[in-house]
Amino acid sequence: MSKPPAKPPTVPEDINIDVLEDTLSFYIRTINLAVSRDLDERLEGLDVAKGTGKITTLLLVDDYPGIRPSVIAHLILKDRSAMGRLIDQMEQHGLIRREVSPEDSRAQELYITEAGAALAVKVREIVPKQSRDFFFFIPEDEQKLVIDILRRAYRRIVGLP
Amino acid sequence: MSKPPAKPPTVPEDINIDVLEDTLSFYIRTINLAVSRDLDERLEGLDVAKGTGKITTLLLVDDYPGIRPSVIAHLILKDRSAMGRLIDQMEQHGLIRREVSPEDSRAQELYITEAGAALAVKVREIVPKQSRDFFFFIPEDEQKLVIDILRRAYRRIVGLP
DNA sequence: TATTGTTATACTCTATAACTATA
DNA sequence: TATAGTTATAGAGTATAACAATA
Repeated sequence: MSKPPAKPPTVPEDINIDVLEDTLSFYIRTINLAVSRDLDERLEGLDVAKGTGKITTLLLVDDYPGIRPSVIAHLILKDRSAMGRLIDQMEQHGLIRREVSPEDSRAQELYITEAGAALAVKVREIVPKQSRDFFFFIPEDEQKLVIDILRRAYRRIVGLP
Repeated sequence: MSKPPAKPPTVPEDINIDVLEDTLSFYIRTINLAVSRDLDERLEGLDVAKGTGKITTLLLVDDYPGIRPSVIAHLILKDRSAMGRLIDQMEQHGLIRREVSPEDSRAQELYITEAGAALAVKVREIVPKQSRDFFFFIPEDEQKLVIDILRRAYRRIVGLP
């Protein structure tokens, strides 16, 4: 995700997108493409670019040492197999490491590495800034409003109170 | 996209997602996963499931006979090569057909088929309903608010007035 | 018997670049 | 020289199901 959608051809100015005009899922899905591409550009070369989940995983492991993969998987809406590959990747990049849980030897505990912690510092700067920059044309109060509503949606989807 | 994220493990109720808590792009990207999976389930077997773009393409071709691929590509944030494959697929499914433009023989014009028009009827019912159902817990006035703001974002991104 | 995480596979989407044919 | 669309390819993400180890 990093290629802009090509230069504006002659798009009729009065084009109407039918029922999608009032469909929230359409805007979520379409804006997702644009914002994800932009984010990938900003993160270029940083080992957390591409796809959803690496950034959240890095921050959660940094904030909650020993957190379990299945907990993160749930919060980023991935299944365990996708989560496993995400962790493989991040481990290979030296960002996090796994340990077997002493309490339950089926389970794992995740810990941040020095490189991971350093990257987390960068990510905490870049990621919120990218979002603000990308949506700069939405006034701050409106942005806050949308965030509040979508936060509730997110928490409901993953079952947080 | 159709597999739910696995049953809630023991996720601490007070977990905090760091800077992402206030980052619009995070919510757009994460909710996109959930709503897209749900939409795919609702569209199962309908030839427009999976990925972004088929639905918009179908409706635009139905509404604007002779519309050109590059115009749609621009509106759905794809490049021409991705658009081409999308059209291949939809043509194979008998939903649309291509013609060479009489005015400019480099360009194509897209037209809906009978099957495509019939599917468009179904899609106009299912897609907005899926969105409303999925976000049922967001009060209508708030949903309207979010849609208005994201519509402006979308139009700005693709350069519509 | 249920759970945690792994592996394997097939499919799709994405990004890129090189190509043609027309203009 | 620029544009519309095509083709080819490499890389990632996604969905599934089957599996091992442990509880």
